[in-house]
Amino acid sequence: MYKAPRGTSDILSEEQAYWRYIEAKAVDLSRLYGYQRLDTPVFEDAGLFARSIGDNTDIVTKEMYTFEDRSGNLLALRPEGTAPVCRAYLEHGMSNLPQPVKLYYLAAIFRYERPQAGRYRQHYQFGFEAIGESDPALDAEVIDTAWQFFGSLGIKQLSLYINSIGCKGCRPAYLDALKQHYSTRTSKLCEDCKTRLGKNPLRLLDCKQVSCQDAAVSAPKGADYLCAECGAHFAAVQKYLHALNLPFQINNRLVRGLDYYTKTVFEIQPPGEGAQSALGGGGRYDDLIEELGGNPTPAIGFASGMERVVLNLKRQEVSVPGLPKPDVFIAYLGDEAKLEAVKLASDLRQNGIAVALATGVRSLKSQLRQADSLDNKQVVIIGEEEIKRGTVTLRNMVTKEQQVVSQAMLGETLKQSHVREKNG
RNA sequence: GUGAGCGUAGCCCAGUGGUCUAAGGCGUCAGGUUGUGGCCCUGAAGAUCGAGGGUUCAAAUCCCUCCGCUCACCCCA
Repeated sequence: MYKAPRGTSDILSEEQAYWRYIEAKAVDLSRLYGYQRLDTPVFEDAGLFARSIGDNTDIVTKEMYTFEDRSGNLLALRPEGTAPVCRAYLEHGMSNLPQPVKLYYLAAIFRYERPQAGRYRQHYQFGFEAIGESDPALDAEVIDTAWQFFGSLGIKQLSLYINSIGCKGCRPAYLDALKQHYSTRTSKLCEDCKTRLGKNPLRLLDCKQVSCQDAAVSAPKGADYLCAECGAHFAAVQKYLHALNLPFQINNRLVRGLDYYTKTVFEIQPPGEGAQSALGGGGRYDDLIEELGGNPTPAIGFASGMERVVLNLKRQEVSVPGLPKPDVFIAYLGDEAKLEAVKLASDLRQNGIAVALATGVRSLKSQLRQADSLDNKQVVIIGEEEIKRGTVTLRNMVTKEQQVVSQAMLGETLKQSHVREKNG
């Protein structure tokens, strides 16, 4: 038997209610904040990701699904959403549009990782990017958008962490200071951190090992190394966040895993522990567009993992709207009635009424059981008597009331009761 | 990539060497008379006990290998 590949899963109908709910909120939020949808290909030139995410990041070195197609092009399943959006921005000359250009996506993301709670090899992200504007008010707006997204979903007790990791001008000095600080106490560091020291010193700050945390407490703080511009930018972002009443906390150990981030970074976390805590995260990437061959263009974005959102909706027992059900179930008795039922079902459907039609040869009892298990509120019964008179029997499964309705009037009657149900 | 736990019908699971020709519950299907559901009752279908190898007179049960799932590390959404 074939199985879905490791780290992937089918989203079955019981789950779909959550997904539709999240998508609807995402689409509505995008409308409110002025984002247009952008769908990019599932695969891209592998180089796009190596260039943008960073050659030495885990994503590029060991997590990408890279493959050669039949003409020898080196492609990769997208391991994140921002780079493709930037590529599209450049490819379609969007720098000629009024800035910022605001785009959102709901897309599958692929990373070859060991699966665990909230982490998959194929997962979906809702993300949005605002490109072409450096105003710190935009940082605050993007953070607000992310915050409102979770708020509108009904997920509570979230934490919002922000930090500034500086720009290419001031960050090197900070990294040097960090390296210097840690290199005098390598004996106390865990093995992972020893390699991190050479590869990505920022990561040392959020290591969970006790001895490493001791070293982190006394480590130089990023805020002290920000240049005048980055410092002012960060201060302004906070000013706007205050104005928006967002309950943010500065976390000077907040570091993001992708190389392209500059200045503002932020993350939203659900309550409780659990390894994959981030529900979503984002930040500024002021150098990325230029790195991809465009003019210097500031930008900021955010992405959240849909599976983690679903997980948290379930944990917090948020009730989501159910999936649509048939408006009516049609049961029939005998071959002649079945023929009428088939025609009737088609007519009703063409009138916009969702119909579940009994199948096969079943007793009326069995058909009603089926209707009940499908949670149908209305059942049409058609048998010999009804055919003779050109009528149907309409049974309300909740009240058990039955009425005889002419076949011609059935559609209208059903629509009316549908409206009543909605209003009632 | 590292570590730990686990793999018995669609789902939840009992069974820890012979009584297993594998139990129960949910779900599915049928029936409980002639055209009426939800409760209840009866019955049926559904399992190469994750795969392969080994130990043994005998393996779902013990051992090995592999695969998969779950959780954690790493990393990230």
